[in-house]
Amino acid sequence: MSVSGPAPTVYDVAERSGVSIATVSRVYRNPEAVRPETRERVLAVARDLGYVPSGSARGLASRSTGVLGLCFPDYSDPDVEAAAADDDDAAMLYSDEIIRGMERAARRHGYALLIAGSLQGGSEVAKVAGRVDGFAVIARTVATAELEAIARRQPVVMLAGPREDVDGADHLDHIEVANFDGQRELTRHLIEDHGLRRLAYIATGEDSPDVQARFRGFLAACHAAGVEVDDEPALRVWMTQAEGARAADVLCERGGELPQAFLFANDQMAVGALHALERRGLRVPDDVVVTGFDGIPLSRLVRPPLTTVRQPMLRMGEAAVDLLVERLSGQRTGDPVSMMLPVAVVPRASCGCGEEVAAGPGGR
Amino acid sequence: MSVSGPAPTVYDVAERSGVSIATVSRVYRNPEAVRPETRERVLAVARDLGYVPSGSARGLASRSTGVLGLCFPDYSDPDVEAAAADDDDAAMLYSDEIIRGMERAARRHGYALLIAGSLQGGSEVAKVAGRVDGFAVIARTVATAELEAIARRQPVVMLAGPREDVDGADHLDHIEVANFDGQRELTRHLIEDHGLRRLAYIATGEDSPDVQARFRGFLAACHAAGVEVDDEPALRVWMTQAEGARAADVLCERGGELPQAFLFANDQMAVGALHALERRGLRVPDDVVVTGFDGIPLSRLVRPPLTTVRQPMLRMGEAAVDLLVERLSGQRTGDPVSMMLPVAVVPRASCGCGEEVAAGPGGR
DNA sequence: GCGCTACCTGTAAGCGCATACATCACACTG
DNA sequence: CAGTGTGATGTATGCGCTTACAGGTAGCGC
Repeated sequence: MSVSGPAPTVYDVAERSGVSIATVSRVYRNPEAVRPETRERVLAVARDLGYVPSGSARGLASRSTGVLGLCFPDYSDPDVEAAAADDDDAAMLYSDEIIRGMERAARRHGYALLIAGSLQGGSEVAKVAGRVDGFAVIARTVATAELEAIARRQPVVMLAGPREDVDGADHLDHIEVANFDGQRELTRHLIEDHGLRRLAYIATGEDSPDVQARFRGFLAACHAAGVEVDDEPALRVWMTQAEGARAADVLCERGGELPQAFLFANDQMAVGALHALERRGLRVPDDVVVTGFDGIPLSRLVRPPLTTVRQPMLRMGEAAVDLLVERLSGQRTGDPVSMMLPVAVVPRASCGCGEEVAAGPGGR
Repeated sequence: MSVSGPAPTVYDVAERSGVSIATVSRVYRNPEAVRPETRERVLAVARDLGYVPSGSARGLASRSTGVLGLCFPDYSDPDVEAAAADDDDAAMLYSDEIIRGMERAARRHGYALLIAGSLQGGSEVAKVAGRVDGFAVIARTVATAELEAIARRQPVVMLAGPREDVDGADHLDHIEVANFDGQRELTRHLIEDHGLRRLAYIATGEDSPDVQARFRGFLAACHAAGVEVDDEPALRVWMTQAEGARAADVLCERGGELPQAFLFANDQMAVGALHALERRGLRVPDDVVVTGFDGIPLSRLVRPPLTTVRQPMLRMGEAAVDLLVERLSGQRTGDPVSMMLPVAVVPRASCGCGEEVAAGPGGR
C-alpha cells in the first residue's frame, strides 16, 4: 500500500524488455528512431513497472529542463489561516493573472512552469534559477544585482517596475505596463470630457514604482490642462477595499469643498470607496466621480460599474514567456529589450459614461 | 551582452576558492559543517562567478527535488488572444485558488510548486511526475489508472471529484469538498427558513461529478422536506455568466408558474441570472430568490449580494500539500486517506437574508 | 609526549539519463 | 559476390552534484 521500493529506472526497463538503456531513452526522446515493435515492447514494460523518466537525470544529461520559472512577491498575511478566511484577500491578485498567462504560454511552447513566491525577498531565486531554463521575476521581488549576475548565464525577464530598475543591467529583459500613459489618459478624460477640475488622487502607502508612475501620469494630465493639484497624492492608504472605503470617508470629512472625483491607484480601493459613498448617501457619479486602475473583473460588476484602466496581465505573462523562449531558442541573442504593454481606459458608469458597457454579462 | 559561455559549476567555484567540490557543496547543503572563513571565501567566489547550483544535478544526487506539482485542467479557449480579452474568463478560476493555496503551503514547507495545465488530458503528468517529489491532480485531468501506477512510487493526491474515482486505487490520497452537504443545507435553508417550495435547479452541461453531487444534495433536501421536484435539473447550461443569464430568461419565459427560487450550481451563472432578472424588472429576492455555489469573491459584491456556499479552495491546496509532505517525510505510510472538506452556507440578501453581510467591504 | 576526540576537509563513487560513436544486419548496386 | 549505404541497436562517457568514508589537524587529559 505504501510506496514500494525505489522508482524504476531505464536500467530496469531495459533489462526487462531485453534492450539497452540507450534504446529505452530513445523510445522517449526520439521514438521514430526505434523499430515500432521494439518501441511497443519497451512502452509496455515501462507501463507496468510504473516507470517515469527522472526529470533530474534528464536535465543533467541534456542540460535543459523544459521548465520556465516565475518569482513573485506575496504580500499576504503570513498567517495563512487568516488569509484564507479573508474575503478581501480572496480577490484575484496581480500575480495570479500573470501566473495563468505564463502557464498557458509556456504550455504552448512545451514548457511547464515553476512558481515560487517570497515574503521578504528570501532567496527563492536560487531555488528557481537552478531548476529552470529561464525565468521571470516580478519587480521588487529580488535585488537587481543578484538577478543581473544570474542573467549572465540564463535568460531572465523582469516584469513591471520602472525601466530605471534595469538600467545598467546588461542582461535583463524587461516588460512594463504603460501606467503613466493610462492614468494620464484617464485623467484627461475626466478633465476634458467630463469637465472636472477638483480631483483627488489616492495612492498607496508602499512606494510601488507602478503606483508612482500612475500618479505622475495623473499630474501630467493636470498640468497639461492647467488644473491645479498638489505634488502629493491627496491620501495614501493600503491597497485594500477596506482602506479604500476609509479613504473615501476621510476625504468626505476633510474640510473644504468635496472633490469632484476620486481617482484611486487601483480597483480594490475604488470598489471599497463605492460602498463607503453609498453608505453616506452620496451618488456616483452625480455627486462624485470614482475611478480605479487595473481592470479586475469585479470592476465591471459593482454598481455603478467602475471606470478604470485595464492592465493586460495575462498578456504580460505571455510576453514574458515569449521573450524567454526567443532567447532559449537562440532567435535573439543581443542586447536586452524593454517593452511596454499598452493599457486601455475603460469608461464606465462611475465617471458618468454611458451604461452601454454596464449592460450586463451577456455583452461579449 | 548575450549569455556568456556555460554556467559555472562546483568545479569552477572549488578551483577558484582553493577547496574541493565537496566543500563547495557543503557550503550550500550543510553550512555549519564548514569553517566560517572557508564558507565566506566560497560564497564570495560563487557570487562573483554568478554560480547557481544545478537543480537537476542536485536532484539526481540527492534523489529529491524540493518541488511539488499540480496538474490541472484548463478548459479555456485555446485561442489565448480571445481568452485574454474575455471578461468572463478573467474571473478567478477554480484552479487559480488551488494554485495559490498550494504554493503558499508548499513554500512554508520549503518546496516550490510546478504547475502544468492540460487541455485534453495530454500526458503532462509524466512531465510533472518526473520532476517533483509528489504532486496533486485535479480530478478528471488524468486517467486514474495512469495515476495509480505512478502513485505506487511517489505520493499523489487527487483533488475534488467523487470518492468512487479513487475506489480501487490503493495509493491515491483524495480530498473532496462536501458538495452534497452544502447544497442540501442551502436547499433546506430555502425550504424551511424561507418557506419556499417551488425550486428550480440549474446544473451544468458537463457531467462534473461535483455538480452531480450538488444536485443530489438538492434532491435530498427536497425529498426530506416533502417538496416535489423532478429527478432532473430544470435546466443545464454552461457554467458562465452569459449562460446563467440565458438560463434565467428561459425559465422566466417557460410557461407555468414562475419558480420561487433559482438554485444555480455555481456563482458565475447566478451572477449572470441576477443581471438578467434585473433587466426583466424582476426583484431579487422579492419576486424570485437566487443562489449560487462556490463563494467566489464577486458573489459578495453583486447587488443584491449572492447567497451561496463557500468552497475552501485555498484550504484544499493547503491540505493537498500537507498530505504530500506527510508522505514524503514518512510521517504517514499506510493506506490512502480520503478527506472531505466542509463547506459553509453563506446566507446573503439574494435569498432574503439580512443585509448585515452585505454591509460592505469594511466588515471583516 | 601520547593517545583520543572533535572538527574540518578531501577522495571517490555513483545518481539516471542523453548522446556521440561503434557495431551489426540487411538490403542494394554494379 | 564484394562493396556500400541505411537503419536499428549497443557501448561508453559524462552531465554537476551529494555523501559515505577516509585522512589530517588541533586540542585535551593523563
